[in-house]
Amino acid sequence: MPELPEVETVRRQLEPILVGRTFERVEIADARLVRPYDPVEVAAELSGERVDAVDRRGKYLIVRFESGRVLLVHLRMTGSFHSGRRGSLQDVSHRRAVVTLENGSDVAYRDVRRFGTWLLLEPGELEPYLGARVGPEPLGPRFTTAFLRDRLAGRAAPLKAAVLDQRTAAGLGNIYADEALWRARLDPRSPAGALRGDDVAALRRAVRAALRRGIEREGADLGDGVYPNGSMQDALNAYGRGGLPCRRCGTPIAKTTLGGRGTWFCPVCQAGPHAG
DNA sequence: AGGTGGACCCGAACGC
DNA sequence: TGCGTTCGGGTCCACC
Repeated sequence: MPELPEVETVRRQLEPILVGRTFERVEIADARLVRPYDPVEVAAELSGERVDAVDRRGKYLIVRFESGRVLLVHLRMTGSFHSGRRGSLQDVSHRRAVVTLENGSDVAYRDVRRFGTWLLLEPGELEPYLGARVGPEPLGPRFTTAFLRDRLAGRAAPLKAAVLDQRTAAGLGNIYADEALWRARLDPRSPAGALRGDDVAALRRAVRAALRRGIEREGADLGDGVYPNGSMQDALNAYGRGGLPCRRCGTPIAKTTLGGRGTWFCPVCQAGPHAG
């Protein structure tokens, strides 16, 4: 569920809490979080590290240490961070790790479904790791129409599946993919390679607009309380709106499954790719 | 190689 | 009411 806008929201919250702080002590309560590595060893390696920056690439959070090491965090479905004064987070359910900072704060990591991961990388390991997994930032200068056209050309997979590939649009997930395709008036079922030039340009603009909107609204709180300030759930046009009227043409939003994921779209006004 | 589907998890939502 | 079943979602991996 956390996609680029939600992860960016988390990043903005963590940045002032972590930058300049030292990890005094780390407790990893769930071995899954750091596997295949030993949680006790990883915790020991992390203690003493001082945070230089908190960055984001796609859905990855990047905690950069002054040593040049990096803690790469992926929240997957249900990962979240909570901070407070030392010892104040004892009763957080599904708590998988706690970082005690040198300034008397605790930062707790919670993850109900235990899909999230923490990966400690040595200097120089981050770029190849990310390079193999994520493409350009959709809100950055490298996410051009030409790039997107090359990524989609010749592909027979449904457009929805193609745009969910993190090497095509880093950080785009199920919610914002549906929102972007709705904005671009493109049929998520159509072959990705069928897009014309105008469609690709419209898709690029729609992806960027959908993600920007999500960031502005501090992500979507889908009833899980994980993004309590998020309000994107109230501004969705397609995702999760099966049977409700399309906000553009009034036709009931349809639901199908593409690329193994629930997909919502307007069967009338998302009729592209457009011939002619 | 591109494309597809299962595994990993667990709580919520659903069906009887 | 209470139990059992289904669902979903990001990424990796096996298989076609």
